[in-house]
Amino acid sequence: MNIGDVAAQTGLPPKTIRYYEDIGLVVPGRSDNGYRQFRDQDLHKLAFLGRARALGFTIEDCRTLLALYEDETRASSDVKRVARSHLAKIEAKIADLQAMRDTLTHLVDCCAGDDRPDCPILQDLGGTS
Amino acid sequence: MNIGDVAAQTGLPPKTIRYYEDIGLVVPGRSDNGYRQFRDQDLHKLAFLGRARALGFTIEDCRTLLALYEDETRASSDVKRVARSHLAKIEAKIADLQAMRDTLTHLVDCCAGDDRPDCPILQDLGGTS
DNA sequence: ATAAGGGTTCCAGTTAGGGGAAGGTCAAGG
DNA sequence: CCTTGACCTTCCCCTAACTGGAACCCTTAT
Repeated sequence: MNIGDVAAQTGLPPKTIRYYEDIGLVVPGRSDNGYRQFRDQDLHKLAFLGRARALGFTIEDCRTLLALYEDETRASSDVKRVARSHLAKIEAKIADLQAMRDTLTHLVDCCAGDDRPDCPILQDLGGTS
Repeated sequence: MNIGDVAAQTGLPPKTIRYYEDIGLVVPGRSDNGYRQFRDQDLHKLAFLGRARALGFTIEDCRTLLALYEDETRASSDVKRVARSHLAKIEAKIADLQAMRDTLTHLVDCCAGDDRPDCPILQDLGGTS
């Protein structure tokens, strides 16, 4: 299977797939003409990576998860630890963004948004508190 | 005022301040010895930038906001448009993260987290649906 | 004289790929 | 048989917003 078909089946762009090979996440074979040849196993890995990335795991987390996935003797606690750590980061990020959103919402609501120069948003950023 | 003092007063690292000069956000003077010399005006700008960045505005947004801040003839609608656009992006990001969080929370809750290999997290990522 | 603690420039690295150039390969059509 | 178009390859540069570090200069205190 060539990279284009794999891209179509996994939803990952060819560039991404090549990048994943570059950093050692997948190791497809090669045909005589130099084209990458993906087997079902590779496809499966790439789909795994696509889902893990969609959940926001970093590439390094993905590498760890993939290794655990392929290790029949893994402990689920190891997987859970990675997931929980990632979850904590996501929750922290959500909290940060919500704080920004709250402040911004307030400022935007206070701004007249007309053609006059007076603007509470700029006043806030300028430190006129 | 030297860069170290400015860093202390604004809370921005010296590296960041140099970077902001590099990209033209501030233009401090120079002493005879080559050291940057910051005036109150520069300090004020940097504080402005610090607050805008803390609200998640991109550097380019900051550039726009700073220009509006210094333009006495601005229309507050221009400021509001920038802020609202940024707010929309933040809200989209929050929604994305919340979706990830919900999925992850569910998966983590389903995972025993013991020394056995069975793991619903990996099952999900592996596409065993 | 020297050592510490500023400052300066420049270069490289970070994340996770994207864009695009230059060139090889394959299948179909004239 | 040749060409055309769609694929594939590698390679290099670009992104955001800095951060780390090296090599070197300036000032002040001991």
